[in-house]
Amino acid sequence: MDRASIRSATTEDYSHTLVAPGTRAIALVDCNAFYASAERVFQPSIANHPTIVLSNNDGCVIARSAEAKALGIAMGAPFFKIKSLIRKENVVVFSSNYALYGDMSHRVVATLSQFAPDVEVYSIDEAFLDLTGFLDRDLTAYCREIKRTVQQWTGIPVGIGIAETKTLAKIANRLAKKSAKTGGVLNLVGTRYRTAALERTEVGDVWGIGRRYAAMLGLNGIKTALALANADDRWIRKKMGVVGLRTVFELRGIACIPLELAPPARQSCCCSRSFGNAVTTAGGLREAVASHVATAAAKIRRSGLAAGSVNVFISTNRFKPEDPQYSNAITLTVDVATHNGLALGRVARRAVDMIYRDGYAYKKAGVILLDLQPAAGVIGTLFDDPDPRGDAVMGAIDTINNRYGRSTIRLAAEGFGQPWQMRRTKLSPRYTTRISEVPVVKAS
DNA sequence: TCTGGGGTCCTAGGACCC
DNA sequence: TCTGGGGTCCTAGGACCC
Repeated sequence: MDRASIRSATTEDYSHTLVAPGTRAIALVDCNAFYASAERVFQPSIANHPTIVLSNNDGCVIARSAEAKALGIAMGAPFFKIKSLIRKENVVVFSSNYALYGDMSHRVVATLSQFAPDVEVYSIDEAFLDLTGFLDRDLTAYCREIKRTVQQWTGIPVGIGIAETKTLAKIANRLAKKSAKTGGVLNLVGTRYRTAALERTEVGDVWGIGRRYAAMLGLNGIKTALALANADDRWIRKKMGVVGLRTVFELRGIACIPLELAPPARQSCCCSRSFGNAVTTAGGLREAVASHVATAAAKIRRSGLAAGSVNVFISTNRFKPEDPQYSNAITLTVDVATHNGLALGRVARRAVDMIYRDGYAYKKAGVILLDLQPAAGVIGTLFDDPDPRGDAVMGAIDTINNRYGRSTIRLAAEGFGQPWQMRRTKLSPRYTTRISEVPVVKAS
């Protein structure tokens, strides 16, 4: 698509005159550099300053403001490798603060819900809107209004792409952000610009096409989204399965991926961390795993779920190939599905002891709770001895931690020094989620 | 010194059954 | 020695997403 046609596609929108009956309109709203934007909402003085947010453990870059991108800071860049650039360019750095981002995300979704009856919250910074009911309007103008309102109400800048399918809406969204001419909103519904949009989209940038498929397709001469849309169905089916074929249909404007208005019940719940300092003892590993299983158990309690099995995994530092390497994992089943942190902790500890080997420097451990099921429907075994006190204890722990912050109260098994805890040296304050200070309790 | 975390779905192959 | 056909369930691994 040349620049002139993008301009005319967005500034003079005749699209609604071309729309065929039965057409759907899906908008993808995507927050720009979401984590960095969320931090800047509360520090207006850095509004135009290069800003980045780091992953857990302050490991690598996971969000970059436009100014930071312009400096050449790559997504996923290890922090220690760009430290000198950061200093030189005076880049503002934050440790990730998911409590803040989750809260800001809710505000954005609440705003979007004012504009469309059906909203799918796709991720923390993206939502699909069903705008089919608004096809008689100028969708571009409508989405500009959405964009303006989100910015005004939440302080978060967004880009919006509109098309007949989710996969096309993703492409429209990407082009909307890439081309300043669009002003952040691009509508492909019923327009003749779809072909041009597909042509200027690399196949690896299509939603559902990852690195491996992009390489395989490239070797077979399919380098653009347009080429993929025109590929042979049977060949795609053979090479990429039904998922790949769905993507191809979506590129042709045939919707195969419905909006999911109610989030599907989650099937697993994972908590894992790299250690701030390597762990070399079984005791240290047990503590870390106890802490992770407590976190994961609290999460499933919040969702009213119980776990039927527990997977524990441990590994050494794969970035130090000169060190002896070892990683292992094991899944143990629980007699009776539970969300009790003590019961799950016992199983997890058994798992750790089964896979732990002496003589390694461990860098990471994690827990995955599996076979999740509604806690209300759990059926005990014949020899089951349910202990109602366990539930009461867990309930009390949740109440305290919800009010005063996570890990205000925790199990002794999680340890006290916790030398393995992750680094978060650049954490921003709890702008939106602080309820009150933890009171000092005096012994009497 | 320092390289994230949390998910989903599909497929192939093996075990087992009739 | 010859040696069917169909089905289910489970798991590991591979692919993808943000």
